[in-house]
Amino acid sequence: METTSAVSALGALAQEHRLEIFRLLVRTGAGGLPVGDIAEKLTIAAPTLSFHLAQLKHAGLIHVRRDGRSLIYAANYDGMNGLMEFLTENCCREDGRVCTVPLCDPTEARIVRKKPKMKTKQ
Amino acid sequence: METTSAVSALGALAQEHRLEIFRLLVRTGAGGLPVGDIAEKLTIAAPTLSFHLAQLKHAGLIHVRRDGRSLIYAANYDGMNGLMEFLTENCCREDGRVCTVPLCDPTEARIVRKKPKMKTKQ
DNA sequence: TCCATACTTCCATTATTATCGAATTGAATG
DNA sequence: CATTCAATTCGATAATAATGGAAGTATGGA
Repeated sequence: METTSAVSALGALAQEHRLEIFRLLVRTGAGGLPVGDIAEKLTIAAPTLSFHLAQLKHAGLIHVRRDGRSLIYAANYDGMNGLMEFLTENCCREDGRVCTVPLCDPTEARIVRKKPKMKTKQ
Repeated sequence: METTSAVSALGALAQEHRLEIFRLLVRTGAGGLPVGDIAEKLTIAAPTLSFHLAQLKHAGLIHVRRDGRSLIYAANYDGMNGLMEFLTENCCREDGRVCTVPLCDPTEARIVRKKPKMKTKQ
């Protein structure tokens, strides 16, 4: 992930409604939710919700699939992990620093940890 | 950290210049940098930079101290950690999920890990 | 094929954000 | 206390984002 896509992911999350939507989807898991359910749970007008979902999708934080008449939106955990990795990558770069990168996998319940190379200088 | 302050922290980082500024300060460490150095390294006009620094400060991601004529800005690692915690807290909530929270400490070079309670169901 | 459902796109309005020249504040120094 | 240096605040302009009513598109069923 480079700066540009980090900015767009951060921008996507930097809005009350969208952060709520994203958190709801993350909590909901891989199964996802149809737009109508999201609208109902968060009481957001349909066009507004559609707009925000498009933003989140464009930022790579969620994805859609169709199920009959419904469009089912679900969190994209890879997208989220990418962002976390980017932020922590830029933390802890200089000597004498240590940082774990959180990687979440809702389906397999495992920890994957990159960058375990801790050069504990200082 | 609640939603409101998460939104403001995410919003603060969701801008090319500010993300660059923040990354620069994170890389620089607790010592920080005077505004002039930041302006020079990133080639941002003084009033614009001042505006962005105020945003980051307001979001709790950086802090200032004065040294003579210069104002020295430095990353606030607690602020960053808080945001990471918030994001990962909302990830991995349902059963069958595991997630580490990254906490960075540039001065002491240690790993602090909250929420190691992995209920590996499923 | 006609209708209802489930969303999205269009469009206009309003609100917020970014940018930088010019003026200002605050601290050090002769 | 006048001057310089470092950075901020002011103010005007331009750009971007959020919102929701009305109209449009795709799907499934009578």
